[in-house]
Amino acid sequence: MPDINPASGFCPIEKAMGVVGSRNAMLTMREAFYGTTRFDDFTERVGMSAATAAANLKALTAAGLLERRPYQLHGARMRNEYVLTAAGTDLMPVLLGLFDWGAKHADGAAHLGLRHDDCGEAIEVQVTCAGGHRVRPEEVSITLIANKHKATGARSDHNDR
Amino acid sequence: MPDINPASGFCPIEKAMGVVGSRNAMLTMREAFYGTTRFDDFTERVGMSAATAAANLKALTAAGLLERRPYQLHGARMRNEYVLTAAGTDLMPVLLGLFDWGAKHADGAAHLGLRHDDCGEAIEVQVTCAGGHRVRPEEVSITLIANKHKATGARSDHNDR
DNA sequence: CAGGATCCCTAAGGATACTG
DNA sequence: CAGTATCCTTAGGGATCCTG
Repeated sequence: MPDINPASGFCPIEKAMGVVGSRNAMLTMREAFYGTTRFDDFTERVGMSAATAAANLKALTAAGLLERRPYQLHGARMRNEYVLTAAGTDLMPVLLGLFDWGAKHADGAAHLGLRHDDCGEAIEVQVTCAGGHRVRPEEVSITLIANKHKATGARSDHNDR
Repeated sequence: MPDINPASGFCPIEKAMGVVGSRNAMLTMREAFYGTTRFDDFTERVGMSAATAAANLKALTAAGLLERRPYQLHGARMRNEYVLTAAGTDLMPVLLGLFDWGAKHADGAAHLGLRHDDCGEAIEVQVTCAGGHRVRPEEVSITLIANKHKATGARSDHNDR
């Protein structure tokens, strides 16, 4: 039932939150990212009911983040697996960003870290620009990428982004 | 009412979602990031009721993402403003990641982009490691950062992260 | 194993009215 | 302006039972 919220407005953040804005949807994506593909595994590892798992997998598939792919194992019964699409993979920075934030600001609990397989170094999510500069919070402007005219940055007078 | 979910489990992502896992909480952080500080501005720009604004600002303040700061303008009445803390600012990669994702996978709507003030280049959120390498989805491992023993990466056998 | 159907509970959130 | 209080609706999600 958690269909993708069609009322998500203009702001891209709002749109994204309409898709993965619930705990279970986001954790489902986490699992997909970790390599989980089967229904029951999603259900158990996320810690959700089968009904919720079905609803979320359906919604995420409809939204194009997951792909439902039927397959058979040598004559066995048919099964479905859910795999990340390119759009789903694009969510990685968000997942890792949340991970980083949660790990850094954890309340005492033993916490987890992310490491790069190849070199063992800690993983971090960085904000950069195409020019290669590290970007700080104050240095960001919003630009309208329209068809007609390309508006310039508008930090003030921003109604209903 | 949306108090910070205390039942957020072990996984940092889950914890983070307990704090900014709702549309309005995330959009409130977006506004704070954009520079909004006053109650009514949050209310209008996020598009939420005053009650919801109060609840979210209170919860985010309690969670340490925002700081409530009373101030006076030359003899005028006392007011409160809500400003980002360091923990709130740490959420920037998540916000921008969501922004990027939403803008890239927008359904036709005219979309927005983010630019670096200094050089005008497009902003992107990158996943890197401390070694300076660009990290791809398959190259990530989870490590337990405990006090006792430092466990090694555990991609398999991951119950209840 | 992979769900669908039903029932019920709780949390998020809007609307409206009121206050320092 | 910056909220609080009350009421009500909806969506997320658990539990249980059932099916191909």
